[in-house]
Amino acid sequence: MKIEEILSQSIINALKTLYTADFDKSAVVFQKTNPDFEGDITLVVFPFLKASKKNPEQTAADIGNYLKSNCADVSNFNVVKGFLNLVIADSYWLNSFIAKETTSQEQKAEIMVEYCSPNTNKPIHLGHVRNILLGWSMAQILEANGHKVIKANLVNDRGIHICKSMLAWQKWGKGETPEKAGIKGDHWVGKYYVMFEQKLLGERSEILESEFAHVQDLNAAEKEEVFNLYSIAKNLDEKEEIKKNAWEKLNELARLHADLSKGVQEMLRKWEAGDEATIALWKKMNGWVYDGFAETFKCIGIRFDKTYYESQTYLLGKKAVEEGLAKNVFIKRPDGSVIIDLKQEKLDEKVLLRSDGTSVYITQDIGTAIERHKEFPNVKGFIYTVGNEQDYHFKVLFKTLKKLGYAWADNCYHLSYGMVELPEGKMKSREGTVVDADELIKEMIDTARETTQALGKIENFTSDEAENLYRMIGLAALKYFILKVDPKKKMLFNPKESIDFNGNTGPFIQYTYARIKSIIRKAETASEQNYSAAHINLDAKEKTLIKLLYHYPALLAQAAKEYNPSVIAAYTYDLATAYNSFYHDIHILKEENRNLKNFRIALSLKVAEQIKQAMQLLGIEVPERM
RNA sequence: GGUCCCGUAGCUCAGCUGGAUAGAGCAACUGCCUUCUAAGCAGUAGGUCGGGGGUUCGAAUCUUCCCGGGAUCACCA
Repeated sequence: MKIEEILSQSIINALKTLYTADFDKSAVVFQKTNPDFEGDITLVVFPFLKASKKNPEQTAADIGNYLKSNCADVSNFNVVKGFLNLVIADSYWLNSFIAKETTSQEQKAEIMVEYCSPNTNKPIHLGHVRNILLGWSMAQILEANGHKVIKANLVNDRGIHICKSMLAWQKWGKGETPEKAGIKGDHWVGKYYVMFEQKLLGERSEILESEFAHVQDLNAAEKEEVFNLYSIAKNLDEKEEIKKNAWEKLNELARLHADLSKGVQEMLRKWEAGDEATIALWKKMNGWVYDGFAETFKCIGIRFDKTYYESQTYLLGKKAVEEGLAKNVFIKRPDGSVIIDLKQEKLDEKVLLRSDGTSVYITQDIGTAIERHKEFPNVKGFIYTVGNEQDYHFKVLFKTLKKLGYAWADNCYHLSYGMVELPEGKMKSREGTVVDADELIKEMIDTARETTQALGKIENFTSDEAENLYRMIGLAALKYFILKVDPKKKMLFNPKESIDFNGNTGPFIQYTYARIKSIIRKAETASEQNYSAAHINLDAKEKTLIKLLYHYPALLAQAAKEYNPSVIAAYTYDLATAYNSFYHDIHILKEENRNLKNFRIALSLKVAEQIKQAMQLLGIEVPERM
């Protein structure tokens, strides 16, 4: 039984016996004992003063004395102000360490975790990396808590963005392929996307400079507007702000009337009409991108059970909107558009269907959620790993689903995470400040290689083993760095300084694991597995480790409940730190008492297993040697 | 302007269902490798927890206002 349960029952009895007062279990709350004092768990007695009618010190002493004589697991206590610090008997901790984990976990609800969700016009970047790591880790954490998890990816494979790459390749690609160019497919398609934007920028400048002289398709009203805007924009007496505004409008007009813009719109129209050549080109380009993505995913060490494509889902949801109309959940406006009114919920009105009957983004999301639920009837919850700039969108989505009568809407969760910022500010693709995932990972691995070689600890590794180690370490550094931060907070990533291999880092934890495994290898004989707990007096550092192991299930549950992998990261760091301190101060293999030696080996092994398991929840591998 | 999130050491972050003197890592400074891997351990220094009020025996934590930063408020995705 958990020590908290044992104690709270005893304390309720104590309060009854001592003060004839009845307290509910919920009134008895424990906290960690301040490390400056002796004790394993602490009771705050302030809530009981009214019942005891004594001062805090006396009340705490009363309860402490009662527990010491009536509760076998309490071996001692001390009182500091209103805090009753309880010392729990070594026998309890040893038993908790030896006892087999109760793996009789009931099967919990099935959950779908959607994460990654890339566009097919550019490679994976640092922002996606945070998303991917969070989504993957949450899936692992939920599985460890007894849920069945379906990992899903929703690829945005259609729309104006991919048409830009397609058009650019058609115009300037000269039949080049990723193979011929020797470039990874996703980077290669991204190259054409950037090319398109640059050419468009050039065309816009040309139009602006020539004052729309070569633009053929302006009607009379537009011509007049352009003329008027130029007279404002070039009027020296006009206010700066108004001039700026005029330039912006001209810019927008120039963009709309650029041949490239019209070309890309035409291509999108053809795609939607199912034009064969366009579809073939689209498939070819996306195929290259998927090859590139697959390589990146494999390198990061993640995968999906199910991949959805927006080209197959973007028309979904219209039926649900009609159903909503029939149920009077939605409102049809005179112009034909359909909205939902969420003013009661402190949200606003939201358009669900345009006046021309076409769908908007949220229509699709409503449709896919319902489709997925039909496809996986056992799935009771959906987790959407999406950046916090879409907080509002998901509030509206979940409310809408709820209003449509879907009970599972309550189990939908937006795993919202903050942006990854660079020292110079936000990443902007237009300014070329985006940190590319493939490059970043390569740099991490290179740094791991340099550091490891400088330390010179792997002389007997084969080159394959060494490369695998560099990969493990580099990825651990990156993954841990990102996952140790609370998801909802924005985080700063400094490519030059952020990645360290010392202190609170992935490699530090890996190192702790490797050191333990080194000891285990040296101790590897059958006789060194057995010990008798009866004759062991725990050292403080041993007790710290056992207590940390004891607390793991609670933290695992907390990480799932809060959708927060950083809880696991912090725990793993605490465990590694505690082990290193133990390792430094206490002999293991050199201990002459056989019983004690074997116990310490067993304890070390258990810590190693725990580290490995916790790191696995973060998607981080641990090496046997490093 | 409305809504939401954030503001803790020089830097990056913990701590937030109220609880003891606010913790780590990095950077700086000190020690510790003839001893189980020094990617380690131990220590020094560094804080008006953005600011003011309120609730409370007790506030970094709850509440309110103010200041500062960000996101969002499309018949875009």
